[in-house]
Amino acid sequence: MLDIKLLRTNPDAVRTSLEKRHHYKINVDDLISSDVSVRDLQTKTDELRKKRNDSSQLIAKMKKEGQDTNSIQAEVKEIGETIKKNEAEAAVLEAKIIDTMYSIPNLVHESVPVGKSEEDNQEVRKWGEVPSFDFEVKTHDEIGKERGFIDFERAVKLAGARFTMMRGSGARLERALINFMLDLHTTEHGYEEVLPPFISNRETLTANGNLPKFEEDLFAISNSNYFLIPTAEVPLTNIYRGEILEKTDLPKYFTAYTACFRSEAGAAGKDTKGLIRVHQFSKVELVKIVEPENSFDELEKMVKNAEKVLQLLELPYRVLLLCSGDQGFNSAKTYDLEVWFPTQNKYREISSCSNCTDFQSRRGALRYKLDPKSNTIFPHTLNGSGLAVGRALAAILEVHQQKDGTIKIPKALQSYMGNKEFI
RNA sequence: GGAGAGAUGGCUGAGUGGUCGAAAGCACCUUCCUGCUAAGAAGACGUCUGAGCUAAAACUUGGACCUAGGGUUCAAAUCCCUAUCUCUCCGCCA
Repeated sequence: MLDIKLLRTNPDAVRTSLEKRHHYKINVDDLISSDVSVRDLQTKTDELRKKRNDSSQLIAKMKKEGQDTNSIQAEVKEIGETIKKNEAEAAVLEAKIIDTMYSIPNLVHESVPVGKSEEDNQEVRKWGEVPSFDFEVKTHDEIGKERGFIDFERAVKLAGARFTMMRGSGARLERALINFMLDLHTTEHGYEEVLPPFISNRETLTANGNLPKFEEDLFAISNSNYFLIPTAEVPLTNIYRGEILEKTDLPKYFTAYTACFRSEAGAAGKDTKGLIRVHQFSKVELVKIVEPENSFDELEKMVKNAEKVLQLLELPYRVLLLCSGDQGFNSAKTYDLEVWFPTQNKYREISSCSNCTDFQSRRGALRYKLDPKSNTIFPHTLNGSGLAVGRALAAILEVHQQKDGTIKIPKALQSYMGNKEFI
């Protein structure tokens, strides 16, 4: 959520940012006029409340002295009715304002290239050699089936389309990747490991920015008010929701493995084969809560942390700076990491690292203070995949496949795979 | 799932209709004092929000907030209803 004060003092900044994003139609003028009316109404209502409070005290005093209070009581009753009427009127306006405020995406940072679609994203750097093969390469789902690593058919029987089941060395490889990533981020990069609930409530999802706008992307649990989390970002950014931290508490670095659940509404026909787009996948997530002045430096560091995983897995990748039109709702600035898939002859997204500035902390009333007397400040939140495990596994199968059908295990992962060099 | 008890400021904890944004203690902060692994004195000390003033703060002033949402009343932390959460006992269970 943006600061409504920004809308009052500099509405053009909001308009410009919305234009850069292309996909959002918000009536800013309408919002501003609603805000003016609501404040007007509040001032009037506050004055009435003052009058009621004063009169009530007077009644108490008069009653003590045995005076008749009938007429003043009637008067206060009338004030009370007006207050109630004003409150109802204000509630309607406020609901409208909040509704609109919740649907305005974060401000686009000045360092983000302006563009319409993914074609306008900027390649920042590349790492690793794109491999060449002297045999016909197989897709990861072909390998998965042939080697018994992935049981697609029976997963469909158990759950449905877009579910997968890992088996044998495939299951172990997924577990190995999770452990490897968590160990790397906790021991080398300074993150605290967290194992959060895989289910969140409405408040948590609203603060993160998934609700109310993107409810159709979530799996809701029908007999409750719970949702399956689409990413560990949701619980991690909410750990301190509603709390006021001290400066010395920051920065916070969290990493968590969770399963992630996405309805993939609107993805019909896209990536229907393999592990690329499924309803449930494993991910190791990175989240930071930092002071505003550091947040863009922290974003660069987070991208490096995610890159390190790909480097140790010996997977060629590139880093993209997303353009304004391709960037997510919460984000002020986003880098995507894309890993090389030889059978598709292109790079595919495997991590997305974003600085959400104060957008989420404002929604979740997460604040901190420099000292006990200072004003409260909204910290900045960042999130990044470190990495999407299923996609990393798919990339390993494809990039490290051998002529004899085996898969070479990258050195960094071997100790997690029973010291095997090949599976 | 059944029965009961509870939810007050950073923490502990008073407060059963009016003078309560809320006693007291602890913690934090400032100042002073004594002195040395700490003690004492005084003051300040919540969040959100409207208006005024301001370059911006500070400040002044009003309102709201005692888990949340409704209700009763001239007036609610206090009475009523609902929800959520916590604790105890029973049941069930990895």
